Amino acid sequence: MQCMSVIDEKDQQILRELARDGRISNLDLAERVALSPSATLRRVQALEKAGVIRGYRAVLDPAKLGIGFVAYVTVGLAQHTKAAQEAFEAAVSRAEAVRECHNITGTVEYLLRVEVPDLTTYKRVHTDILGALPQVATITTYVVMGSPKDTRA
Amino acid sequence: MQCMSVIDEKDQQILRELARDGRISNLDLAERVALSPSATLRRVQALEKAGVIRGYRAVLDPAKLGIGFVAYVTVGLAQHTKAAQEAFEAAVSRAEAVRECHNITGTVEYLLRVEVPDLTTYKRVHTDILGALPQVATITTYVVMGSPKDTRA
DNA sequence: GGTTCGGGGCAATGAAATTGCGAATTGCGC
DNA sequence: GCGCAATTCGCAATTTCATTGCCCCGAACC
Repeated sequence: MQCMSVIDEKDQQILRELARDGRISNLDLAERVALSPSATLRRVQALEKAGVIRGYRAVLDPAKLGIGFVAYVTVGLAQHTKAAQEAFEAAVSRAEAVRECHNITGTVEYLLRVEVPDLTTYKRVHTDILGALPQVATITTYVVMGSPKDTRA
Repeated sequence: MQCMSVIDEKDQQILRELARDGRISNLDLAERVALSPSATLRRVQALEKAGVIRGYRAVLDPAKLGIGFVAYVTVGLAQHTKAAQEAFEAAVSRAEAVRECHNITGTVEYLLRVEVPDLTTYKRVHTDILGALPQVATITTYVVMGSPKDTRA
């Protein structure tokens, strides 16, 4: 017995279409992958239940929402204890402006993506949020001037 | 005449809900924002037409798709000419594994997000794609060990 | 060769999206 | 404060879509 762990070519097609347009109707999706609507829907539901599809998101235009400043920020911690990491991650998860927080290898521990309306707001994030944490040792800001490619947005 | 440039509180609510669940039914969305379904739908359509909502995406689980290796990679160019930048950007736009490419300030020009099945595949990207470009001077890899927060995925 | 299991298509049913229309609200000039 | 105009709302009708039960087909296995 093969318990729904194989993602075949049709599933790949479905996932590709849904990654491109998460709101495509089941009818259109069925036509694109050359299956009947019912078979398509059952596959989509299976992929959702299996956790391959985690969810759906609307992609918003940052500029039209007043987001004029995007930066990647590396953060180094003073101590490498579990407690320090958890405290930092908790603080970051509360900060609306921090959209991503990645734990990376290298000379620093974290890479953040910060989105704010302007430089003034960024200064507040930099100083009041990141700088206020006792476990933070280094903060380096890389301002995003443009994103020639961004398939996740 | 007010030409759909104001995003009021209701729109904000709608956008927040759609960013959270891009496939919420219009009926449920209407209930959440306390509007009638028709009014809600018209607002959503207006936001789409205005480009505030760029589209919708299914969020996939990388691990379940065989993506076991994610890294951020900084790339420095040898020359800072427009031609060199364009050549580099063209190359990354062709590379499936490069999901994001950001033009940043600092000691290097680019920050990439690379997603591949494993380290072996990454080596190919690193050597054959990035390393093969004549205009690339430096490549630094930061392996992602985890993402405590990622509201874009 | 028969049987069982996984997956597909068809068709009916119920639910949701969509649109026209009249009412209500808001903004603005007087 | 008042009235006009431009939006925006809610209701209801219509169309479209998602969903499910049922049967069929093909492959793997006895």
